[in-house]
Amino acid sequence: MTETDPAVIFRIFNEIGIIEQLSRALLEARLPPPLIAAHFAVLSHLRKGRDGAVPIDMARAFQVPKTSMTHTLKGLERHGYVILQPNPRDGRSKTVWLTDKGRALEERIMVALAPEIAALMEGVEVEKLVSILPVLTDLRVYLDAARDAPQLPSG
Amino acid sequence: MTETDPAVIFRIFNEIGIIEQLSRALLEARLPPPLIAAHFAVLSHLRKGRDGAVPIDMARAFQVPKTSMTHTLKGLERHGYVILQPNPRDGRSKTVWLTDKGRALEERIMVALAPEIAALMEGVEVEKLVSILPVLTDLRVYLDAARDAPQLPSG
DNA sequence: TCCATATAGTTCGATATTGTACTATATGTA
DNA sequence: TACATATAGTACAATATCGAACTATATGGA
Repeated sequence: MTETDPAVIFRIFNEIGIIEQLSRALLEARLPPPLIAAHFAVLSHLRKGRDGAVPIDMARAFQVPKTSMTHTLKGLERHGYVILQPNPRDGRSKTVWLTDKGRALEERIMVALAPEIAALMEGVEVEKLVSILPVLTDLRVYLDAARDAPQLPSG
Repeated sequence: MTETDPAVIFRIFNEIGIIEQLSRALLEARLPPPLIAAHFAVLSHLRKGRDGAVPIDMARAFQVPKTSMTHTLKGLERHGYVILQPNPRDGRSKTVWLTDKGRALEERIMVALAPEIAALMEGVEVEKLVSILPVLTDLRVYLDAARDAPQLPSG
């Protein structure tokens, strides 16, 4: 019988926005300047069995414009954390590879983050936290689909 | 008996980051250029019974540096959506007020957003969505507290 | 094969974000 | 009251973000 107040939706997005900012700040405090979260996201992606990924695919995975990805990769490359190579399967594109330095950095950061994660898992109720993951995923999938479906679904 | 995999925590932050980007893009598509989400956040805050708010308080509420708030307010002021006045209670600070134009814009955006919210509430399971709000709040509170408590709590 | 169209990446320019340093005002204490 | 310290806001500079326009390559159909 209870109608859900649309304001609840706004509050959810609000909390999500603030959590994003706080967690990003927390991560960036562990990164060697001038690296930021965008750089770490790439290193982490490549480490998760995706070494050799194509820039446009990473841009889509992170939901950022390809120009932003170009900029991020240029920064990582300049500091020797990744190298870009031609994509043998598509002359328009490239592939991105971790250097030893890049791999070492990613591992070092994960080690530095481990106690933070452990503390978090003591500070909040972990079961509840874990339980929201599928809901977040549903929400993300919905928003992703709604992105290019402007108003009415075609008939 | 089951140990929670720390990777779950990373995936939660990952989803949150993507949802933040998607929802921001969705909002900004409804804003008259050159306004962005940061501007709307201020208008919305002032409309929620906080007209006359002090810039530093909004910076804290949104977890952004005060220099960012200065910049955002300058943009809103330039386009006539807010006016800044001296704070009679503190000569160092100011108060921020919606103009009629600013109030009208905020209302217009909320109206434009209503069908988006309605569609979302049909596209995802609303009870589940509502149920994650308190968990998100707990997480936000934890991260906020952890922000300035570097390593060990001073036993 | 030829060509229209699509796609990957870059360049460029406008604006956003944020740390540092500064000014002005407030506050607490001797 | 006087002064040390804290706080609100701004100016500036470095970098990030991102849309528009461009180049190069790929793809699909006549």
